[in-house]
Amino acid sequence: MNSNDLLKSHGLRVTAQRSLIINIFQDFGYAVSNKDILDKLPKDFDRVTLYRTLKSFEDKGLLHVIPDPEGEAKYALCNHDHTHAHGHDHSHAHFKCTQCHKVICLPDHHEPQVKIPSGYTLDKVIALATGTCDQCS
Amino acid sequence: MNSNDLLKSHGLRVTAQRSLIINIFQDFGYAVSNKDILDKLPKDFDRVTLYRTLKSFEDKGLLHVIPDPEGEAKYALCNHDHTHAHGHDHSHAHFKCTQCHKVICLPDHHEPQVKIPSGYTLDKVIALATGTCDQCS
DNA sequence: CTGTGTGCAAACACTTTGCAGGTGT
DNA sequence: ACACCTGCAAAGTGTTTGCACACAG
Repeated sequence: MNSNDLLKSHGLRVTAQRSLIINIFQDFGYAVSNKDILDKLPKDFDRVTLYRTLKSFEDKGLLHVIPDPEGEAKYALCNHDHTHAHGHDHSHAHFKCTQCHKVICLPDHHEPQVKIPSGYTLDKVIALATGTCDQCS
Repeated sequence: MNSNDLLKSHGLRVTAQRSLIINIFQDFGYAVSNKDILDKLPKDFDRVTLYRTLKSFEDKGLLHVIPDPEGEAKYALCNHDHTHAHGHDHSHAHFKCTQCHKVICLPDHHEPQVKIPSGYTLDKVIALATGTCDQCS
């Protein structure tokens, strides 16, 4: 989907800055940090706009945040259609390659499994796996 | 184990500030953020000392860091003996209760499982599960 | 036209660094 | 005695807020 349609379908206005940011996400193809994006943006791009843009993208479910144990949080576009009626909060797993440091979002059928003690109920699981990706092994 | 022995056994010097911080961790009994600790410390406690203390505790393996998707990173004492010869980096799962917001560190036999695509090799997995704990359900 | 988005400046919050003096072993 | 730890000040970095103007719908 192109950037304009992505924006419209999430109830966001189409502006040059937003399209730019979406294109950068798509070019990367994997999860990136705030800084990664800023580096690809024209050097006079306003930092505040980036903060606000990422926040509204997140609010509207256009992207999601991946916490990274050793490093800053990463953002990724939600291509896998999060429009289930019952909320956008299903389990998710991400994979970080220790060689190339890329973070990818694993497909939904690779949902993480965790056993929890009795008396507890499980809602969702967010997992970050590390290892070597197919390119680097 | 008392705070002094914990410090000594990790090659750290025993000081009033460090014992204080360890006691706070033990009082909480679950994973807490930098701010949680600071709030329990005397109001004139130096923030810089806390930063440095947490860092050296982490370096020495006395505590570990839990990334939190919605919130700041949390720290937890490593009671389950991380002194395997082959590094402290095994998989770990943590559980955050959506009611009371406590974060606990799940026992080692609850290691998270993730299936990864072929061509990839898996090193370790860090998982954060959310749901309801036994106290809140 | 109206509400949203942008850019700038400034405020704010968080973290790190340098250094002098204090403390544990 | 020596290395490590602490506290203060200051610098550095990252993030948020307020406001005036621009722009998409």
